Amino acid sequence: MRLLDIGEVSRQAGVPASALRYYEEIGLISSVARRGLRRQFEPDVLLQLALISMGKAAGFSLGDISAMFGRDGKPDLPRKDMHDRANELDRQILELTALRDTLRHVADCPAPSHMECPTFMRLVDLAGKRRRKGIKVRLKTLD
Amino acid sequence: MRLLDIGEVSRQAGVPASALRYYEEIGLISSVARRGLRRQFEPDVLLQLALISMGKAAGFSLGDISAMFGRDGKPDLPRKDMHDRANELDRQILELTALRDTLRHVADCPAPSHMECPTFMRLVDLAGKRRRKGIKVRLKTLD
DNA sequence: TTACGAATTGAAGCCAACTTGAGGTCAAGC
DNA sequence: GCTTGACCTCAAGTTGGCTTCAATTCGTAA
Repeated sequence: MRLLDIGEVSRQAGVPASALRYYEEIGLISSVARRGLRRQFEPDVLLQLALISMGKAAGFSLGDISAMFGRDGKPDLPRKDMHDRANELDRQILELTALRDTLRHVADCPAPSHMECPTFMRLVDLAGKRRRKGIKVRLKTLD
Repeated sequence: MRLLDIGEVSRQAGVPASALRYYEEIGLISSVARRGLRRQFEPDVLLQLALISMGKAAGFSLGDISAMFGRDGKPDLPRKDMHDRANELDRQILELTALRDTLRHVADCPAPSHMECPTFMRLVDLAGKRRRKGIKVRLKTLD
């Protein structure tokens, strides 16, 4: 059972066959044979698909991903770019944290309007500052 | 200087006027008057836009965001839903952290092919398991 | 008062990443 | 040998989040 046909890959990877065909079309993966009309894949493709899925979850475009782990799974992207991406992820994690805190606050805050709640305003303000770092910030202490 | 017209909002928030019109069209923000043809906004809209920007940076769709902080910037969602969101964010943060670590590893790993690096394989494997447990991450490339 | 620039509208366009549909092919099981 | 159903191709459609465009309307400065 050396090769997997597309249906099996689809089932095992949880990726629709149409998406697999699309990935092949754009050169992200490749099938190695046909059985009749059916594409046959090497089992390796499952790992590639895991990578692709990871990359997507991290916010990379398919183009980026194919630059990182090309058709043969070897990385093309310079290390620096990868570090940049990782740093961007750090930033993104901070955003998520701020949003989470804001959300929790919003859920619990007794103030009639959030616009009037200093805690809320502070959270939003901080988030805003992070996003446009480098821009001069004028914060009035609200609490 | 009670109301801001669209150009001023655009400048202050750093959001193109076309996007503001779009946001109004889909009910995410609203203008309160016109001066001639020009939309006039209450200054509050700047805060709403900060929230929207936060949500976007955190990977939420405009639909999600409008469910969180409706048209007037006041949350529409029941408290429980907000807490659920917050918890989901917590899991998402963990996942992003793992992805970041993987990426950093990829950038630094000396192995000729990632497929041959045990550390890498373990990370991918873990990520895959996490995702399969039902964690959905939908993030887009940041602006 | 006239020109200018900033805004208006609605429709169309754009990109990524797929999905859907119609019509065709084929390997395997009965 | 025929049916079945999984697959094929190619084109067109979809979604989200805008942008761009042409034609038009204003408010303001000169």
